[in-house]
Amino acid sequence: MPENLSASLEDYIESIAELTGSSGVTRAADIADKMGVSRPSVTVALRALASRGMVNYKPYSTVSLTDKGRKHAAVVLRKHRILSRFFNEILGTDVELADSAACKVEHAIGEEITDRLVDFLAFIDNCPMAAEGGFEFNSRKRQSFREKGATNEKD
Amino acid sequence: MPENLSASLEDYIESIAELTGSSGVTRAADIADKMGVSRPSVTVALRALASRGMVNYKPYSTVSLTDKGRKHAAVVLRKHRILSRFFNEILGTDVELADSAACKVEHAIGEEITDRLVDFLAFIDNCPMAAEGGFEFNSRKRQSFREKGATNEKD
DNA sequence: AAGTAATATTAGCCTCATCTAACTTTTGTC
DNA sequence: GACAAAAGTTAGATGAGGCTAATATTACTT
Repeated sequence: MPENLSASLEDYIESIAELTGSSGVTRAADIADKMGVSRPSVTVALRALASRGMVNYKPYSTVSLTDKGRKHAAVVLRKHRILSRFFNEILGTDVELADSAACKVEHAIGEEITDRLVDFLAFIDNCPMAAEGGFEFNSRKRQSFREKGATNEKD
Repeated sequence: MPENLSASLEDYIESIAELTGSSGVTRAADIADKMGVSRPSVTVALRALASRGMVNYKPYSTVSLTDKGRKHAAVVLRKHRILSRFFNEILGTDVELADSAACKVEHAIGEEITDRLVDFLAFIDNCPMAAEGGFEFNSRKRQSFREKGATNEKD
């Protein structure tokens, strides 16, 4: 029972977290549909997550996260959200690209980078200078730094 | 002969690019040493890269990049460098962490995100406001936005 | 309560990326 | 120029992650 999750297993636990709404429960078929993988792949992933104590799994039954699994999912989802916000709000990409890039990058950054990204976004949100005229790549103002002539030559 | 490179093959081509200095040539053993993998793994990777037209490879001989390989390496190295700078100069992590995070993230972002990151860094570099007192997470001034009270509560 | 539809698992196969051990080729040294 | 050392490759294994086809279980419907 190893402790660490591969990128793939992190994707599974993330999807499971999003699928278990009020009921706290989801099914293998829903996971397969959401992730675009086959049902047998889900079975294998579920066993791997169960062996790590991340999900409650019994064959032919519904699936739920354990406390440990919920905590792990929260870590991944936090990375996803901050990255998506950074790509969209700071870099000015559209929401879809921001989200799909976040999906990949979330498996590649650790806690320190994540924490600093969170601080950075909070700083921009609270920065009086960013709120005014001169520095407006503030929240929801897309592409603003690009419009200000960020590039050196062309334009 | 597929066209796309996996994260692993991108790492190989990146290392080869860094090892082929003035001579334009390197050896399998050097690649293995640099990357911390076994020599047979290098042989396999070299064959995969050769089949994609990225390296000049003959058994028992030296290795060099083709034009195509050099171009591909440049794309990856550009991502690496801009990410490393972002993590270090903007987020304020130490150089080692910035570099190791860049190593992983470089395989997860595409051209659009990279372009925007390049523009963003250029903007910060040229921003008069960032150069003065109020907004100094400018080049090489590490952790500056954190020192300014970026976090909301604690501190 | 029986039978069908839906859901899940097993079995068997594939690719990628890695490894160790054994073998081959090249290199360099006397 | 022969032979040992260094370098490279082949052979064979492993593990993760995915797939399809076939089988098993559960659930619904009448």
